[in-house]
Amino acid sequence: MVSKRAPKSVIRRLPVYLRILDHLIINNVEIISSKELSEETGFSAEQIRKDLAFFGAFGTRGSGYNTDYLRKKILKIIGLDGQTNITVIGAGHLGTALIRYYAQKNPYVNVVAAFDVDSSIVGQKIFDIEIVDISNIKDIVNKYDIKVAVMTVPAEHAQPVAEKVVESGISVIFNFAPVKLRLADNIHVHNVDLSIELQSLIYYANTNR
Amino acid sequence: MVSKRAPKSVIRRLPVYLRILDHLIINNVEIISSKELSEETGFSAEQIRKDLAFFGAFGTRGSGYNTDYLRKKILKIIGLDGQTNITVIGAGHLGTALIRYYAQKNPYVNVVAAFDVDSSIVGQKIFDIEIVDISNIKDIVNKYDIKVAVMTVPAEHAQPVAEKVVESGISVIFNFAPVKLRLADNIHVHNVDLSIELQSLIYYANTNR
DNA sequence: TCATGTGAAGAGCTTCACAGCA
DNA sequence: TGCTGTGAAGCTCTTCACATGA
Repeated sequence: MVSKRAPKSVIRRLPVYLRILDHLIINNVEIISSKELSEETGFSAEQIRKDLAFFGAFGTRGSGYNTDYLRKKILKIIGLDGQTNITVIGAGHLGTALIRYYAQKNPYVNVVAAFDVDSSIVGQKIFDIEIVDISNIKDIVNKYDIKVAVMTVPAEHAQPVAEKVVESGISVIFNFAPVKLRLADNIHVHNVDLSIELQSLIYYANTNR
Repeated sequence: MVSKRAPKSVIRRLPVYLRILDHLIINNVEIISSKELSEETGFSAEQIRKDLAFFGAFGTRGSGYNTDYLRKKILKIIGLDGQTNITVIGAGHLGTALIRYYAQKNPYVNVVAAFDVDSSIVGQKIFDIEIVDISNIKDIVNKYDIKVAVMTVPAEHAQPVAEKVVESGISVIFNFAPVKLRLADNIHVHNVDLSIELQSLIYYANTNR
């Protein structure tokens, strides 16, 4: 079998479809067309069809996509069938907000622990999620089979912390620290740099851009 | 003059260069090559040269780029020469964390006010930034010439709030609410959806992706 | 008839390869 | 010589246009 690897852009859109399907299913909508999905998402109908068709023929010509069936297919593709355990590393203001955010608003994902080095916050709980000293990371990653680390540590600590994270067995990092992490090629790092994103937006605050 | 508009991807990289230049200048480094910038950023040297060359010839053949000169050029291109006033709308956990983050760690940008509807938090201050009732948005946007709104409101309120924001005179929105905002074409919206980004990452937690 | 699925064309961005200049 | 600046080639992703099938 010679299946091409999925474009990154497609993978980033799949969870958007998933969220809309969740809404639709709650409202007992059973069929949705690519045109209607286009209106909800802002992506073009052709693009949505291409995205879905990449993984197989999930629709019915003449009518559209069965919401429940499509949802299950997307869950399977992403790997969100069954809960995924994640952790947040760095329980400062941003880290704490993210723990709350993911614990409350995110289906499919469990925050099972948080880590920090600051002894004055280690031992505290956010909801039922305990902040643990980072020296224990390996044990806890193993125990809970944690798949993803969300990193919100200060820039100057990011590189050594990331190395510890990788060493503990995690291979996917969602990094908010404003540094380029140098890790092995098989480690998947997704950077969101809130300062950079804001600054680049300023460009568009001027006319005709 | 028939200058093409700048690619979005270029605009998103400029603040990365800016941050590195700031570091270099603090350390009294006066010249930097595209190769060295490549090592710091992870972008290819050719790409960096293309990015910069899009706006003019800022380097010196044979040596590299003067850090101070290049920094000033980039500031001017983005529009970060002079402080830019921004606001955060929705002062919940995430909003509060972002106010702190931008107030503390972000050069070039001032958070001048925050807005919410919750009367129990209106009037509170984060550092010296006051949380104001959103009904006052138009006056304050005018008074401080606020250019960008960072929106961290619940999904169900995002659309009407965004309309108020636009009405107040803001044309650039950094939206964290998990909804597609429907606004006039001249309004620039940048979405960061933390649930979506995390979910799409799960895909890469499996092998060979 | 209507909406999906899909080759082909197009657009946008990145990499290559080298000319140009200090 | 060494590093920038830049057409051309290459790659990736999106849009077009239409064949396909319920």
